[in-house]
Amino acid sequence: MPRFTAPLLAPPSSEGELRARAATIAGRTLGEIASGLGLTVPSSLVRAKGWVGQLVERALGASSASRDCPDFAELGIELKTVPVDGRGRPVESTFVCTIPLRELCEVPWEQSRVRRKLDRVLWVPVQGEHGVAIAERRIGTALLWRPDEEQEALLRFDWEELSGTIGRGGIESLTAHLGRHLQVRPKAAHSRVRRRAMDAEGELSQTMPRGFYLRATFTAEILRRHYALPG
DNA sequence: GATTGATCATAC
DNA sequence: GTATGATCAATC
Repeated sequence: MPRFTAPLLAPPSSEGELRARAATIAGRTLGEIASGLGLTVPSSLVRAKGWVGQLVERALGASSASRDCPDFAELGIELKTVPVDGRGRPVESTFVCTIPLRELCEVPWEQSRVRRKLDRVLWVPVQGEHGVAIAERRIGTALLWRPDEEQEALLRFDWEELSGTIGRGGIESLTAHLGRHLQVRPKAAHSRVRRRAMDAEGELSQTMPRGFYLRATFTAEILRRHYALPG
């Protein structure tokens, strides 16, 4: 029996419309949203790690499978769902973008993928506690954010240090321990995936694909300020 | 309990 | 295979 699947929602035509749509899903459960879209809720996220993000994309009318442009391309807004605990604090880091391992040294911060991705973000908190069934998890109030001067300076500092190391061929020396707010971690389907990179001797080498991630502490501060959550 | 390194699904 | 969406699970 074919299951009803709702047609794709057209992208919001304005920031106001996007805010309004976000307000309509706030407080609702993932099960309710999925049901409205004709989608089945997975019993676990082990084999559906991106499911929550994709559900909210559809619910808000994000342009799907957009390559190298924001989720809401016309509005220049990126969508990020963030799993939070009972106190509203993020329980996971947030993936920002993959790292172009060979061209990084030539790009200034202003033109970096990190800055472009984070220029304007609609954060959608979603209950992420493991004790709560996926379908019962509730969506929170969205926050349309742009880094303030201080936040941008913090991100820029980390980015310049990390990308500088990569530009000098030091990718293999980078671990997730580095970076106060922004960190570099593997980003691949599995550990055998390899990407061309430059090593410290200037020779072409093979390494694992990496991505930039925001530490949960940084995202927590964004949410804390906006929602006046306990520090 | 928090963090790091590894991993999973899907579209193209 | 590359790019999107992230969370898992071993380890600190």
